Amino acid sequence: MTTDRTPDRSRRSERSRQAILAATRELIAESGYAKVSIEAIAARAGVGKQTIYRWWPSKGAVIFDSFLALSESADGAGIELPDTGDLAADLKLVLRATAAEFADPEFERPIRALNSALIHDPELAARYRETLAHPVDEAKKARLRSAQESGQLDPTADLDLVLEMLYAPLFQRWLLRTGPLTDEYADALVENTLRAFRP
Amino acid sequence: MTTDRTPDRSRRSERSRQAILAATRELIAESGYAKVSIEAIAARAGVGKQTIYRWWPSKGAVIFDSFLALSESADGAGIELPDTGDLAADLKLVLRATAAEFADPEFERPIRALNSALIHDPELAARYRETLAHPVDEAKKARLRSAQESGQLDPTADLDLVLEMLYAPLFQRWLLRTGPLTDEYADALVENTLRAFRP
Amino acid sequence: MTTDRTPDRSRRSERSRQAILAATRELIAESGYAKVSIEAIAARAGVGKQTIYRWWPSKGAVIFDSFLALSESADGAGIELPDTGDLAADLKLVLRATAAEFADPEFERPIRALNSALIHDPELAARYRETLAHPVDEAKKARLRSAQESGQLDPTADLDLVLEMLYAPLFQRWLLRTGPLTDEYADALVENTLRAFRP
Amino acid sequence: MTTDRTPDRSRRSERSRQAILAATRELIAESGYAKVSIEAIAARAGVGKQTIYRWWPSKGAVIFDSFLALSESADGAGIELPDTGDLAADLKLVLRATAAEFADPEFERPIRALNSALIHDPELAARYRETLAHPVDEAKKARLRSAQESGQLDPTADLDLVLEMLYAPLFQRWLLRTGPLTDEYADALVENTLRAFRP
DNA sequence: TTCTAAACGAGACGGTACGTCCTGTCTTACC
DNA sequence: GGTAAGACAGGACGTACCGTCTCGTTTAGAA
Repeated sequence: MTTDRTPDRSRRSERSRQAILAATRELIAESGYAKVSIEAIAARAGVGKQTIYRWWPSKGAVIFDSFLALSESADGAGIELPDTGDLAADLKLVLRATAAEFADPEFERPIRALNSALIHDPELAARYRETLAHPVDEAKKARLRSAQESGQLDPTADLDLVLEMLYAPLFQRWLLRTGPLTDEYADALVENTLRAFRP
Repeated sequence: MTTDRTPDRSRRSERSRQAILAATRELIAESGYAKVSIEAIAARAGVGKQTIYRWWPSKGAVIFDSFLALSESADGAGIELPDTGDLAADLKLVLRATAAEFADPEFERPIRALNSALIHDPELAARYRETLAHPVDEAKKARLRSAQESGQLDPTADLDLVLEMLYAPLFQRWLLRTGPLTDEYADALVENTLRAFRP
Repeated sequence: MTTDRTPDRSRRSERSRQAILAATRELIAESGYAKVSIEAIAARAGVGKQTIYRWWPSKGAVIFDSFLALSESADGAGIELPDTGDLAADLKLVLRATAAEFADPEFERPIRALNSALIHDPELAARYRETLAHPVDEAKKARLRSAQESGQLDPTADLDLVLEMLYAPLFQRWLLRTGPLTDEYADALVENTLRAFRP
Repeated sequence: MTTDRTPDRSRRSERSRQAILAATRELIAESGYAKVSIEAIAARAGVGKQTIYRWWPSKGAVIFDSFLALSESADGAGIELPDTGDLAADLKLVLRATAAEFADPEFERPIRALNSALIHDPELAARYRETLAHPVDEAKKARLRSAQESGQLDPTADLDLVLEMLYAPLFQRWLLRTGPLTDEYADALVENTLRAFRP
């Protein structure tokens, strides 16, 4: 019945695409995930609703892409963690920064919106892992490997597990608001995790 | 006209309350958080919508209470973790059980629904911490304290942090589907966390 | 099922009855027929809803009674039309007064509310005829009979018809707003009706 | 957000419009004005509620239009009263027909519904006067003018007043159910009105 | 350069659900 | 047993969005 035509990507209006992603970001910043509607995005972007439905399968996908677009500009393989030779110090720096970002009320709504989209949509979660999480995790793991080589970290350690023990407590605290995200907390996570994976 | 009236709790119909919570649980089991509507709950429970709006401020609150009601029956101060004397073994048992529960597709939808409600509503999150999480966490901390006394755990360790390093990675893996929740994974979490907090 | 019990009139609270009728009159004056609800009447009167449902079969009946209560005070058989001996002059006086009353914006809403109730409820219409209309009509017919005796009106005239030809055009103009209710209009109605029923 | 938007008439679905008006007519015939709900109209017409709210300002307006649609088909400037040369006979014919129509229980509910809408809504009443009443009244006045020319009616008579004295008593009797609408009654109205306006 | 097919903005459509209001019944506690 | 209060099941209200479906109007690639 529905001709199931796949839209011609070459004809896609970049102008509209950018307007939609920008409008989505603005709306999320103003009102959070739940109150963002396709209708509102279309109106704000000065775009027909069909243009959204044509290119995105769900509201979550639009939201996800509105984040992707942000990091695209900043991307490249250029993510790299500091490597002063002191693993603990370097990780504390990074974890403190992450904690600070989570605690920043301006990032609160967008990050919560992104996570909302991920929780309910396995497909988006997969894209998130591959596109956003993986590059960052690889950068982190590169730093950890460097630490393994310099004898600061157990060379047999499962680096994914190391990352999870470092970051998941932070993430959980933020998501469920079970405690403050202080520098001390970040430091404690680094210290205890490294103690677990001492050579 | 008579705005802001606080309903008279003594007149509340226990029959309707139970019907609403049961209907909510059923609907979540069938279709997940997003598709559960107040309308559907009221219809399934054979209840007027106003009866829901009278006693709950939001859909999330109904969902939360539908979980509370479940654990109320099973509760009492009776939560207690196994204590064989071997902390690692005991924790592995518990974490494996937790992992299995998360992996069980039947629990998937309800737990995801609960977490959805918590993420967006700080007030519910607070109630969750106090009413559902706290008693369980206390039981876990009791086991950890026992381990501190028997010299299996650093007596100066921050027990909240210990719990977070044990459980948060599991929680994050489940939420973002970043990896399988196997027995081996549970064991690895226990082993590495205990290594971090050795006396 | 419903015991269909007829309430014991002797126990009826006159205080509540008056409060209900007064509240009804006030609400009609403020917002017109459509927006008056049993709920609002009960709240304004400081009365339980059941007290209204116990004593009145419908909203229309309450409205009707709220008018009855007004005319009860002014009643008695004391209604009498002026009789100066000049039928035309006397009728013009009365019709001009009626027209003025209809044109008075303060009476607009109550009278419209009353007529609304009557149009939809034959039983109320019957009570209206007997209780409110009949006494007034009798007074008018008494004046007409006096005119028949004095040779100013056809002694065989159907007095109900005379009254209808006098008043119905006024009523219809008011109800459908088909024209202004002026003194000249009242006079014209009297003159033409009397011409039709000359001896 | 985009409040007060005026819908684009050119895009209006004639199909839906007809379905709505038909459903309205059916529901009125079944249950009368008071019990007709927008919800029921939409359901019966197989139409979204918004489609009704988009094009009509009130339930009364829908009801009114459902009548308009009926007479649109039958109209044209083609309304004309019989003119046999005998005014009294012609008017009796017409008034008897009107009385019969009012008395017909099948017309009872629709006409009452229409009048209900008119009584409460001055704007609808204005549309009624212009669109439904005026053409018919003009036809009646044409017949009266013909009678004036042939010397059967006072050439100075106010024809609007003549019509009111002819029809308003009938209308009032029907509305308030104050008496039977017989042929004799129709004849009496004609005879007495004509007596009032003899040349 | 013209043609043509797709994307576009706009927005009407059939629907679902919202949260509020009111109906008429029922229950509780007071008088 | 009448009453004030108000919870209850039910259902309509008018609004917000959903996702689909035309409309004309650009617009960009092929002819």
